[in-house]
Amino acid sequence: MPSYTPAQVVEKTGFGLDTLRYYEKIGLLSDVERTAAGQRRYTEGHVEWLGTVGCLRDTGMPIAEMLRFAELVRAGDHTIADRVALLREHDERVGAQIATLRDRRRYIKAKIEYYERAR
Amino acid sequence: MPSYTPAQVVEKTGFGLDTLRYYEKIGLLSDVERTAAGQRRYTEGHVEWLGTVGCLRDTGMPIAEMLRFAELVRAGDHTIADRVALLREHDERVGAQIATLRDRRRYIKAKIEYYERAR
DNA sequence: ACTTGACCTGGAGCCCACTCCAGGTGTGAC
DNA sequence: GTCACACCTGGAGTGGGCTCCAGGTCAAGT
Repeated sequence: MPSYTPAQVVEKTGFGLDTLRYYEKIGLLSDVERTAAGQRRYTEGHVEWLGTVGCLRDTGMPIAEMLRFAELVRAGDHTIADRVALLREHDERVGAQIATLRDRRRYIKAKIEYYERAR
Repeated sequence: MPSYTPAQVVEKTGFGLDTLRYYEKIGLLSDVERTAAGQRRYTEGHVEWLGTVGCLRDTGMPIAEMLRFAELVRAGDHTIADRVALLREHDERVGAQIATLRDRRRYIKAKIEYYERAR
């Protein structure tokens, strides 16, 4: 099975080297194998998981919650309902976030128009 | 002209007392008058400005940029074009933010559906 | 006269999510 | 063999944005 060097994962995911190590240290990334010389080798699965992490992070999920999600994933298939619940809740928050953003945007646009008229 | 006590502004704006003082200290809130006893009294204008600040904050504008905006406002009417430019730029970022959020949301929904099928 | 409560100050502390650093090791190119 | 380079470790430091604290002042109510 193919594996990736740290640099390759940085390249593929956009996370920094330090961030990858940080995520591993806090338990957001687990089962990272090492070469005989002690260097990390990541799997396709890690890269995919980092895609999910990136998505959750970009949508404002705090690390603590991602950790809970990671634990559910590690705990096995019987946690799937919980994972769905967690994701649904998050999805709702994202929806609310988008709605708020749209609302605030109207305020900004109104402000811009006000200034344009005042110019 | 009517003025507001700190507690009233907290009530009206949702910002905390400490946050109001903090904003004043860093220059995001200026010309706050005091009573003889040294207590703050805010004007309608402050409350409105805090509405703008809240909007910009909620849409992710960093304090440093709000400060620049505040300085433009203080500098007078000849900065209106600059203010519009700043707001337009911000508005574009907010648009991009919404787009990203929507995109990530699709990923989350797909993940949920995947789990639902796997259940 | 006394208590309550809203307010004041300067400065320390906190949380989050990284990010950087010093000092060290192993691998490949020349 | 020596150089650069990618990587390793533990731990300290950073930046943003508040948030809290100790100790004090004043005004109003009882």
